[in-house]
This record gives sequence, C-alpha cells and structure tokens, in this order.
Amino acid sequence: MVCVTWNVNSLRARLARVQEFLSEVKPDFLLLQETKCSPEQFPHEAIEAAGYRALDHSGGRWCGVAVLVPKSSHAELVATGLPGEPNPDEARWIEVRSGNLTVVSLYVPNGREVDSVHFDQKLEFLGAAAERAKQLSVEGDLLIGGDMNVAPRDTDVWDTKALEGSTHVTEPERAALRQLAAAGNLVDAHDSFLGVDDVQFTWWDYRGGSFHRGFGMRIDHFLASSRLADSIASCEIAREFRKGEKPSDHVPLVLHVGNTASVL
DNA sequence: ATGACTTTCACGGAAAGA
Repeated sequence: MVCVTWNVNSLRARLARVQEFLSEVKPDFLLLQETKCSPEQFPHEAIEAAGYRALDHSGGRWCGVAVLVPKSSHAELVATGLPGEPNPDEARWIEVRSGNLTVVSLYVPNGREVDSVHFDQKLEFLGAAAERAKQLSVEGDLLIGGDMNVAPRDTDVWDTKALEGSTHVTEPERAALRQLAAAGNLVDAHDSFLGVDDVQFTWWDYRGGSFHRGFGMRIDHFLASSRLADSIASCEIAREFRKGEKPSDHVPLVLHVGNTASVL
C-alpha cells in the first residue's frame, strides 16, 4: 500500500503536478492539504480523468483537505471536520475508511505568531485532534497524515537560531504533536523508517532560493498505528516535485506499507 | 532569514502562508 501526504498549495494551480504524480506513483491514498477551493471549484472531473476519486472537505479561498483514492477503491467518507476544532469553517480535517483502516488528512493551523490568538488556536486544534485520534485508534488501524506545521525536533529545521521565537519549533507545539501521537498510539513513520539522524525536510520557502540552499523544515508527517508501523517499507520525500514547473512549497511524503517496492 | 515567493480574489493590492 502506498500512502502519500502532500500540501499542494492550491489544487487548481497544482493540477498538472498532481496528475503527473498520480500517474507516476499510483498511490492508494493521496492526502492533500491547502486545496484552496470551494466545493464547487473542486476539480473532480480532472481527478476522475486521472483514474481517481476525490473525497474532499473544501472551505474556499484558504485551507481545504482531501483524500484521493483509485476509482477501484471502496474507501468511504467517514467525517469532515474535527469535533472541538476552533474554526470549523476552515476545512482542516477529513476522515476516510477502507475496511479496517481509517485515514485522516489534516492541515494544522500555522499559528502565525507565538502568543497570538492564532497560536492558541493551533494548540487547541492539536488538542482536539488528539481526542479524536484516541477515539479512532480503538476502531482499527489508523493513519494520520498531513501538514502538521510543527518541526518535532531541532534537527528538523535548517537553523534553530534563525527560527528562535517563531512558531513551528516551540515546546508547546512539539508537546501538542507528541500528545497527538500518544493519544492515538501512533508512531512517526519517518522516525520509524529513517531514525532521528537522517532528516528529510518537507517544506522550503519559495523566497530567497531556500530550497537550493537547504533552508527547509520537516513539518509534514505520517503518524501510524503500531500494526501499520511494524510493516513500513519506506517513508521518503518525492524531492523532484519541489523542482520543475510550478512546484508547491511542500514535497509529497511517500509512505510504503507492506511489501510494495519503492517507485522513487 | 524575516521585505527577497506564491496563491486567491479580482483587477490593485491585501491577506495568508511558514
């Protein structure tokens, strides 16, 4: 099974790259964030032309999450929205189920500034996610993937000094992310496959040639329940999708579970 | 690293991202 999470920074602007990705990688689940479209604007026809079906939670100009599955998949929508989230209209959480497996695509709020209301709401969102993960974890296998907007450790950013006092690296955010994993009995697939010393960033700022200078962060994650985590074959970024024509500022994070060979 | 891109909506420039 191939599961991918990708913050595409507008699905409509990224449609060609998403189609390219689908035909190249053929994921069983493609979790998207920042689709940035209203329900009416969601490009269902283009997704279907690529042999996929989209389950979406679309909020308009900002945010928006979705899960793409092959047309042959029997995956069903379980829920859109997260109980207890501070801004339900923002469309940051979607749950899909296929057999015994629940897959969640989430987009954690950025937080903007430490000590802002947005920062508090980021922690609140992560707290609500932990509660929901706890419920879902007792129902079967659980895979939560998305843009979590938290770098778990200092080694997950290019320069800790450059980020001093900013969001994504504070202890409250890191504790909230750890709590999400703990509540759902989930492990970080990156850590499970690569360990903590071989860090692969998932985001680089568009500005200042950050990608080529290596100024990035690891903020997109897959959290997997133990039965899944035990059979992780690989968890790696699709680096070439940060290059070329109109890339997102995030790369896809590609998780192989079971005996599927890597296509990267 | 902090203004240096990119997107949306709407037709200039604000708002947001991380």
